Amino acid sequence: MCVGEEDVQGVPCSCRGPRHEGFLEAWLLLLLKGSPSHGYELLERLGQVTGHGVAPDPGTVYRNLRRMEDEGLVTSNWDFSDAGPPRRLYRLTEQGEELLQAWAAEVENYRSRLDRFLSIYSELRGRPRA
Amino acid sequence: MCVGEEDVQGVPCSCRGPRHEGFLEAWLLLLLKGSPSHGYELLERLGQVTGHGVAPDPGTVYRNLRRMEDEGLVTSNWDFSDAGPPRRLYRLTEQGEELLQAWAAEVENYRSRLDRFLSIYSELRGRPRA
DNA sequence: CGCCTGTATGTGCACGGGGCAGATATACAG
DNA sequence: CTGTATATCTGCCCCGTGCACATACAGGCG
Repeated sequence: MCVGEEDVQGVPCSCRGPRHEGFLEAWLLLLLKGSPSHGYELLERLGQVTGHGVAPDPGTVYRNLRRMEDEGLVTSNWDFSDAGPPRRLYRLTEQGEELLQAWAAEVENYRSRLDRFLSIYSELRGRPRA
Repeated sequence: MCVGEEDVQGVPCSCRGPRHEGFLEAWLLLLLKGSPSHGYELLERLGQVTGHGVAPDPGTVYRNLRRMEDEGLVTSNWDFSDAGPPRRLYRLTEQGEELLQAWAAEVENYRSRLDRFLSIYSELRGRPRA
């Protein structure tokens, strides 16, 4: 929430909840399905692809990747090939791919709930308060 | 997440994040826009309307309503009219209505992000891991 | 050389929403 | 009198996230 949009009618943005909405793991799995990558790059890709320009917190991303490795969703290898500090290259595992599929189903359910919200809202909108 | 759906392909449901996804306040505002109501009833309506049969935690709902009253989003009056324990009748305020509008915009943004997720997923799906 | 910037990874701390468990009270049915 | 449905509320804890900060490597510049 509160992803940089202006306030609406002077009501300060609600600003509750995480900016990446509990789907950070899902996004990471998705991006890694696209191609193996390291944390810093994922950070940048996340900022673009998720729609709002705001990149998530680096610490959170790195922590998530580590946890996901512990859980067998991804594997990592140090990459010293290019100049600059070494990077940890992450790859999706079979398990990670399966979880991504589960996430996709979850996201669809989630979206249909949001649709329901919006359809109810559009029904009610404009009516005087009861 | 993990709203009672079965596991997908043996992968245990991710189960991270709140069941009502950080939109509890939005749902409460929306339902109250529909008609004034009390906590217990909102609890039941939430369980039906949000799509998954699972009702949110009562404590969480009551606490949210109280907070929302403190913030001027709703007002409450005790209702002794019917039999049984007294209930606290909540009504949406002008402020609450404005915030609901802001929430609706937020939900739309949110949904478009989920759309983006799903469209990327459907592009990638089926491809072998890189 | 020293300094700054950009790349890249990581830790400690604190906040805040929400789930879980349980307390309380009223009415009514058996 | 005990149990069940209705109705509200509190305490406690978990967990994900954001923020601030630390670390390290490489290259450019005066």
